[in-house]
Amino acid sequence: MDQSIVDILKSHRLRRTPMRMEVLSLLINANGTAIAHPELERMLPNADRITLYRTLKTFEEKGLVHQVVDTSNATKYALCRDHCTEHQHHDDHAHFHCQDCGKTVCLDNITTSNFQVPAGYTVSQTHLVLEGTCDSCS
Amino acid sequence: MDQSIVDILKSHRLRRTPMRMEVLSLLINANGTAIAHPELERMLPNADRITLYRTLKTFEEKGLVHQVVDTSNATKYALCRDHCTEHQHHDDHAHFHCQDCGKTVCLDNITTSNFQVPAGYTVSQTHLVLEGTCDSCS
DNA sequence: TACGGATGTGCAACAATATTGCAATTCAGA
DNA sequence: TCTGAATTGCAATATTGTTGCACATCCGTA
Repeated sequence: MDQSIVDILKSHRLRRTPMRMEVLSLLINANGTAIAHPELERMLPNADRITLYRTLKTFEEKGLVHQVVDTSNATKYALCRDHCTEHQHHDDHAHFHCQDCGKTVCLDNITTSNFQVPAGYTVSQTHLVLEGTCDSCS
Repeated sequence: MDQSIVDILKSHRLRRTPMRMEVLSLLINANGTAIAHPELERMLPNADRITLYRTLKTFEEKGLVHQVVDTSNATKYALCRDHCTEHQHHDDHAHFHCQDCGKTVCLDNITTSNFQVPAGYTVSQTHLVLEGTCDSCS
């Protein structure tokens, strides 16, 4: 399993460092749940906060993770499933944000279709967030 | 026009204070564009920042405005068009966030339909954000 | 395997954003 | 006009995010 992490980093042309391996491992094990920045800090008590910021930024730029937006005003990150590259993200699945427990999960079966935007507008990315109550809170 | 502002506050059972009138007026004149918190601060140089936080929070709770999420990590607010109440928001229109100029506008003609969520999940609110380039930036 | 340049890390300092408590003020109904 | 309740403004503090720089680490190359 460590091997897969190394492979992921390698395929995205990223240097393997302990920090990156740990963060990536956490995101993989999160299994479709988006993790907020402060949460990652708590999970990695010995890690430097600033380095974590930069690690996540790098991951995002290289198409490894994507930011998930919700109304909790905490930046959340989730692993990209789709074929995201350095140049373009293709995360077109929806996310569900539970208002009770605050968790955000990926809903891979709900994808965003093409929307008819006004003339002159171009869409490069879409975010679809459903808010409500999740199964363990209802 | 001031009258309409008074009416809106009255119908939502909110006391009319100078701060609320000003903020509401700005949001009405924004005409479908979501305004970020720091932007509002700049527009109201004499206003107390903390009061602004509480004003917006109150407005949101009473169904007057809704938060708009995007990747700019600045909380944005827009006037509710639909029939939002104290108890439930019904803003099911999409928002467009321009990556160049940073503006966020409401796309009233794009509405979110009903999505098939996993068993046990209930959806009370949806957020659909399209990101890309707007007409004045392209 | 050792070298060296590019890349990443950790610290310090700082900026921006958000929350809480409390006393003083303002609002709106009686 | 009076009064209780809601709202405001200030202080203090917490949380989140950024930048610069010296030092450490990584990894392709020799």
